[in-house]
Amino acid sequence: MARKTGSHSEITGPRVRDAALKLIAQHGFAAVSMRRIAEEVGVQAGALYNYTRDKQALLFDLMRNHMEELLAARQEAAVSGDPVARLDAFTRFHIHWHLPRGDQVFISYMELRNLTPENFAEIERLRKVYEDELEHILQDGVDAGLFHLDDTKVTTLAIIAMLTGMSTWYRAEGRLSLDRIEGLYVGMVRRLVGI
Amino acid sequence: MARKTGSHSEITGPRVRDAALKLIAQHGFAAVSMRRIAEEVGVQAGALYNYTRDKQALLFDLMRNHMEELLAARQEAAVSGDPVARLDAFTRFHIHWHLPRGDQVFISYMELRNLTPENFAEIERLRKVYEDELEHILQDGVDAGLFHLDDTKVTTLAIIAMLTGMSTWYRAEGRLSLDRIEGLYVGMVRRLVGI
DNA sequence: CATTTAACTGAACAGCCGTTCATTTGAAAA
DNA sequence: TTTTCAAATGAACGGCTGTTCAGTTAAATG
Repeated sequence: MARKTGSHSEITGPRVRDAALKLIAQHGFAAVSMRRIAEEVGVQAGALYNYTRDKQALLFDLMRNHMEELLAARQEAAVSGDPVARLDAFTRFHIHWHLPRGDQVFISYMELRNLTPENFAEIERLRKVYEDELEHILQDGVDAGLFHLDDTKVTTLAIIAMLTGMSTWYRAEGRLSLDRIEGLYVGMVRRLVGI
Repeated sequence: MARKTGSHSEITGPRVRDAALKLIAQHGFAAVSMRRIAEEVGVQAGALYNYTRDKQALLFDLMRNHMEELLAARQEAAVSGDPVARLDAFTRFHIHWHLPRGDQVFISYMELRNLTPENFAEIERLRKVYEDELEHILQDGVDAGLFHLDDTKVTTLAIIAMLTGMSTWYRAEGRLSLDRIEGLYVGMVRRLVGI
């Protein structure tokens, strides 16, 4: 049975990526078979190859998509002004954008080693662009005499690790509201840069 | 050919764990086969089952071992005294102990989802013991009026995420010496708790 | 030297893996 | 109504999976 009701290509494609995202985040790339993804979509394994060249391309697409959406959203949310305001905005943006995307964040950190070297390099390049945004804010703050920190690069990585780590324990039904958590992290990041 | 020179059980056992550690850190639990581990040891796959009940037990042993060694080392290195000294000691201990154990750290964070529910619960329990050590230091510092922070639990998790994140980018041949990095993190952790 | 036995082999088991492709389906175009 | 063709099927490919176990080896024991 094929093409049961209406053209499916524009429906099945996203459904394949959604299923892959969910399953890979849950069990890991190597542990999820193409047949399992196909089952989740409600299709035979062979049909997946209408939407991806192979399994590797499916993973890479998920990760590249995640990074490109992140950079696009960041560009839209970027504020200008003094470094303190930009730092606060960065903190809030990072939390707001990453928290509802737990599966993508998880995959983007966990499955790097399952990328081919070329694909890995591309993802790392995009990640670097994002890190550089924060590094520039810190450097500007230091140059303006507003921030007091010992090493811009290390502080950049420390802040991103601290912020991203939240994804591992945050639960919507937890003790603290998202707004409250956001406020806590804004405070911690400020202290970290010596404000 | 069996038992070529001397009794092997006390040699092969650790070699199996070493090979599993290295390969799982490199490729992920699901992506590494028992035959691949056996090949690394220089043995047939069947021989591995003299040293582990099954593949799951092999992973669990690696992770439990990691956590128990961490807690034992921590107990030995624990200092008493004022909260500031204890906090500095915790920071230095965490970095010193984790940095040379990149593979174990990686596995302990990445492969949690490949544990059975019972095994997962046990690892989480051990991790909680470690986190509680830091939380107590922070609470004591707050009670003594030395630390100024908004939420002890969130700050605990933030510090651990920040410290552990270093494992993802630290390279021995990098720009900064281990001592220098340690100093930077001691400073950042201090700032984070409002010293 | 003869015996014991820890350590390991190598084959076998049923089942799953990613990927390809000739074939079938049925909605849309003519 | 007939034709077209995007979309999906289902079988097949060689190869790998975790695990078991009867049989083999050789070091240690008596």
